This record gives sequence, C-alpha cells and structure tokens, in this order.
Amino acid sequence: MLDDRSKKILHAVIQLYISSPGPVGSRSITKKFPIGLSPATIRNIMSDLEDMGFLRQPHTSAGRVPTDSGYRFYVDALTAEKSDNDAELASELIRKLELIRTDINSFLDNASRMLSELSHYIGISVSLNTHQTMLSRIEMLPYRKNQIAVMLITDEAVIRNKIISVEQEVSREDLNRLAGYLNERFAGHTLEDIRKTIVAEIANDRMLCDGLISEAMAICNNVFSASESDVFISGLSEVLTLPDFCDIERIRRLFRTIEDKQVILSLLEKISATDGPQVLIGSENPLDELKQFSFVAAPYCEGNRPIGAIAIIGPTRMNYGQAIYLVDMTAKFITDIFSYSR
Amino acid sequence: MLDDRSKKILHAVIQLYISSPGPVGSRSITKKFPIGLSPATIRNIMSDLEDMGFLRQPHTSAGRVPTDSGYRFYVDALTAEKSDNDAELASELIRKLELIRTDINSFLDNASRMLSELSHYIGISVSLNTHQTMLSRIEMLPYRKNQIAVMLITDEAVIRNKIISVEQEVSREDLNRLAGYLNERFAGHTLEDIRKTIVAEIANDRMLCDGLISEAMAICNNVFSASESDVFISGLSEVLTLPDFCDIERIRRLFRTIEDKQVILSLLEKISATDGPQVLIGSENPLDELKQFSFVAAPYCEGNRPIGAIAIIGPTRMNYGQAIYLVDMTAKFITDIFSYSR
DNA sequence: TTTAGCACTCTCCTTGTTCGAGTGCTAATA
DNA sequence: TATTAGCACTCGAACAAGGAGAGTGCTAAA
Repeated sequence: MLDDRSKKILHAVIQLYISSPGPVGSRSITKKFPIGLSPATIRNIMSDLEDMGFLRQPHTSAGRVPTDSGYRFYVDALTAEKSDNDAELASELIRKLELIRTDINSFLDNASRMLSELSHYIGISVSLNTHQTMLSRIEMLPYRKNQIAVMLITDEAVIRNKIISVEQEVSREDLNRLAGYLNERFAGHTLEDIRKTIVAEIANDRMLCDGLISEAMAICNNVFSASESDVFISGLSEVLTLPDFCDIERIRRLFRTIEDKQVILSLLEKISATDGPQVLIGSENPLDELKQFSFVAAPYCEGNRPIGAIAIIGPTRMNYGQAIYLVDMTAKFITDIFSYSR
Repeated sequence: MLDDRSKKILHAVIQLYISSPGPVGSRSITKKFPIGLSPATIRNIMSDLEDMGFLRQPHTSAGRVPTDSGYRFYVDALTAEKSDNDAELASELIRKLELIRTDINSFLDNASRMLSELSHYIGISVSLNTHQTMLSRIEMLPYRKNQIAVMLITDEAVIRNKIISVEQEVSREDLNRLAGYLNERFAGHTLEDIRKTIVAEIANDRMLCDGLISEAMAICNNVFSASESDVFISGLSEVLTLPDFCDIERIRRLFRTIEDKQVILSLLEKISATDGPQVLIGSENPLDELKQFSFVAAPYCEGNRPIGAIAIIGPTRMNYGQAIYLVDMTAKFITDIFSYSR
C-alpha cells in the first residue's frame, strides 16, 4: 500500500510534529532524519501522502501536518513493532506501580495520577459498573435515627457503602434477620440479577414478618439500583502547558465533557469490551467534544472479566508510543494484582 | 472613615467591575448609577479612594480597578447588611439542596457540583480530618488471600473502608476476636487517641493469643494512621469561561494547586476553625498560587464540632454577595441534616 | 528518477498611525 | 466652598503597510 520510503517520511513528519507542533517542511526532515533524499524529492512524496489523506497543508506554501488517518497509520505500525523503551520512563513506571500495590485502597486515584505525571497528559481510571459484579456478602447496621448503613461486599476490589433512609425505625434484630435472609438468598448472584428478581421474590416470600416487607423492598431497591462506579481524573493542569491548547474554548469544552463522569464511564465501558490497549484518534472518537483529542485506554481484568479501565487523554499530536506503553503496562499490572491476591 | 458618598462610589466601581472586567471610568459610573454627581466630581473622589488604597489605576489615564483592600471593604459592608436575595437563585438553591438531602451518600460530590453550577466558579467540598472523629464500631472481614477488609464506622457521615494486606493469613475466628476486642476497648474514643495509645496497650495486653499480636498491631497502625479525608472539586470548566483567565499560565498554576487535595484540605481546615462564612480575598490568601483568586468558605458542623467545609474559588472580581449567600446557606443546610438525623 | 533553481505564496513580526476613552488641571459657577 | 465645564494630555487597542523567512510547486537539467 505504501512503499518503504513513504512510510519513513510519514513517520518522520509525525515524530517531528509530536516533538513540536507547527507544520513541518521538507527541509527540516532532511536535517533531522538521515534519509538520503533531497528536499525536492521529499516534497513530491509528501504531496503524494497528502493525496492519500495522511497529511494535510494548513495553507498553501506551509509545511505538512498529520491528519487523523496519518496518526492511525502510524499507530497501527507502532503496535506491530516493538514500542520504544525509554529506560528512565520504565524505571519510574515500576517505582510508581509499586505504590499502587501497597495502597490498594486508593489504587484508582494513584493510577490516574501516575498516568498523568508520566505522560504529561490527562490520566483517568475507572472501576466499571458492569452489572456483572457478584455479591459475596451484605451487611446492615443501624446508623442514625431512621438511617441504615448497608455494606455490599462484592468480589471486586470495591466495597460499596450506602446509607439509606427508611420511613420507620428498624431494630437491630430485624436488620440482622433481613441481612441474613438476603445473604442466604443472593450471595453469589450478580447485582443485576438481584435487582431484577428481588422485588418479585421478596413480595412472595413469607419468611419475613409482614411489617418488614415493605421496608425491605425499599431498602433493596435503593441498594441495588444504580451501583455507582468510581471515576478518577488527574492532570488537568498538565495539558494546559501544551502549546496545542492556546485556544481556551477548546479546553473548556474538553473539561466540561470530562467533568461529566458518566460520559467517561460509558466511553470506557465500550472500549474495554475489547482487550489490550485501544487507541481512539481524533475524529474516531464517538463524542463530538473529544474529536480534537486522542484517547488511549486499556481495561484491567479479574480473571477474564474486565472490571475497570485506565486511560490517557491528550492532543491528537500525542506521543502514542509512550502513552500506549504506560497504559498497557499499568493495566497488566493491576490485572496481575487481582489474579495474585485470589 | 469613609463618607457616604465615597462608599457609594467604591461600591459602584466594584459592582461595575464585577459585572464586566476592565477599568471603570468616571463617565460610566454616572451613566449606570443615579448618583447626582458629575464625572469630574467622581474623578476627584476616585482619586481620593486611590490614595486610600481601595482603587488603583492600571496605567495613567485609564479607569480605576478595585484593589484587594477595596474588595475587603466592600465585603465587610456586605456581610453587615442584608445580602441580596435573588429570588430565582434562591429557589434553584432550595431545589438542589433537596438533592443533597435525599442522596446523603454522595452529598459532598453533589454539594461541590451544586456550588459550581450556581456560582459559575469552582465548587469545593471536603470532609475534614480533624482527628476528633469518634469511633463507634469496627468490623473486620477476610477479603482475599492475605487481605482484610476493615470498616470503621464513625459518628460522622462517613464510613471508612480499608483493605489491608497482612503477612500471614488470619482466620475469620481470629478476626472476629480481634474486632470484638478492639470494639470493647476503643468504641467511643477518637481516632487520634486510639492511634496514640494503641501500640502500647496492645503490646501489654495478654487477652490475645500471642501469635496474633504482631498482626494486630500492624493492622491497627495501618487502619488508624492517616485517616484520609474526602475532597470534591467541581466546575473547573466554569472558570475557563471567565475573561479574567485569558492568561493560561495563571489557570495552570491554579489547577495545579487545586489538584493537590492536601493543600485544599489544610487550607479549609484552618478556615473552619472560625464559624460562619469566611472570605479570603486575593493576597489575604496564605498560598502564593491562590493570591490572585478569592476564597469563600464555610464549615458545616455536627453539634458544635466542624466536620467538614464547603467553599467557592473564583477571581477576586467575584460576585461576593452571591457566593457568600450560597456557601452560607449550603453549610447551614448540611449542618441541619446532621443535627436532625441524630 | 532525482535534483537544482526559481518564482510565488503565506504567515509572522515590526513599525507607524489613528481613534477613543479617560484622566488631571484650571477656571468658571452656584 | 463645593461642584462643574472645558481642555490638553496620555495611554492602549485596532488597523494597515512592509519586510523577512520558510516552504511550496513547477520546470529543466543531470
């Protein structure tokens, strides 16, 4: 499809553009890259690459800039061959990954911060709400007046707390009976199953004293409804240093979109259906507001089931090699932790 | 100190400057405010106000701009009199506060988002780590291999989960005994007390089988050490719309500072020693990076003890009346919730 | 097929100029 | 005596013109 020479030139353009934005001309390529060709020849080739849609000219008589398809081609070639291994980056990564291992409580927060610090882009980590989470135990405690603390212990890394308000006061004994009943009934089922069947089942069951039934149903509905996922975002200040973001309106829209965690969540949910690192370049992104940015994401799993994802958001002019490396390694590391501690 | 006329002019300058930035001149004051004075007179007064340090001139023959002391004077006058009650804002506020009541689980997140949405500045809410939190119960459960889930149920709204790793496996029976022991020993004490006395006490106590002692100490140290607080920040995209932030470097430094939640936490901790809404204007702020911004904060309490705080960060050219109103009402509302549900 | 040379184009930066808003000062006025 | 009108002056924003520099496309030569 593309001869070797054209590929080399395309890569050269992209790498120059990544290291500093602004159209790259034929002359600067000959200077920085030892291809035995004159600027004129390179101009011809670049013209061809432009016809093929891999490069474009911001205006007549400016240098060339990669298009999204250009990046796509570059990234596809990148994942095929060995990614660049910056030794310093690697050791820094290992050091920070250890932090994640030792502080499993806030590993999501740590992971997102680490990704942003090492990549200098935005780091994101989420625990997915797959509805496939399995309940391993439920605990209920009286908390305050008319409030009950419910703890769902799932087979994920996350324990979910809920404080729910109830109409009438419920005694500790009743709570224990209710919890015991629920445990017996539902331990080992997915949260989604529980939510679906619970109303019907409980309504039919005579094991509970009738006065408690309505309360129980209310509680269960509340607890098992939308089990929220966690989303951590770090490094917003990082991208403000990039020259790409001189246009403040663009950043604003990006931030606005990212702040709506639900959006991020559903995007990453979609991405983590496939395993291994995924790259969405510019317009490949389903969300309009993110079409000017790129997304590098990978799910982490427990066993074979993805239970979360981490990601990097940056400009389309992103250091893809490094980003993919970081995301991939981190996801694998977290997956390892989960399979180890079983 | 200041005669009535000067005050009126100062307020006029500040209000005009708040509604749109850029030096305000004598002419525009006479247009927008029905003071029966000519521009020339106002010029004289403004010149006096400048000498007193309440206004300043960006350059010769430009209009005047309020200084930090100008804002301070304005804010002090504001809190004395009745703050402006925008009916629409008030009803919107009530509506959103109800959301906080019904979703007590993520009320901090909701509160920060609400503050930013209504004020169009940055909204912050934290639960303070006062070390005065009282432990009401502790639960321990085996979680995964070599991991224990510990739940601290405190008398705050927050339940703290910790998953901690242990060297040797601990049986469920041992865990129960340990938990029972800890409950008996420490329920009703503050976390700080527990952390201080725990090592000595446990080491001396023979009630535990000896093999468990080292594990227990490790667990307790881990659990009671730095009990992290929650920090929620919303509305970063809001401030990007403000014309004040055309200088991208300034925003970057602000974001960078805010992203370090520890900084925010200690700042709000200091502020919430005093009760009622506090205002830090520009250079009054202890942190260098925030000296170009203003901070409106108020603690919320359980009983008389502050257990958290909410805040708004915006430009010094902030709508102080509205911000104070929002923060004050919200803090009071949250305080109410806590005293009610007792 | 590749390269050298040349004319052309476009952006960026600098310089000069104008325009308008606003001030400070002084003299006139109530 | 306090206020106002008038006037000269200052400064920044906005606009235009011009030159420098980088880069291209095309043509002709190697």
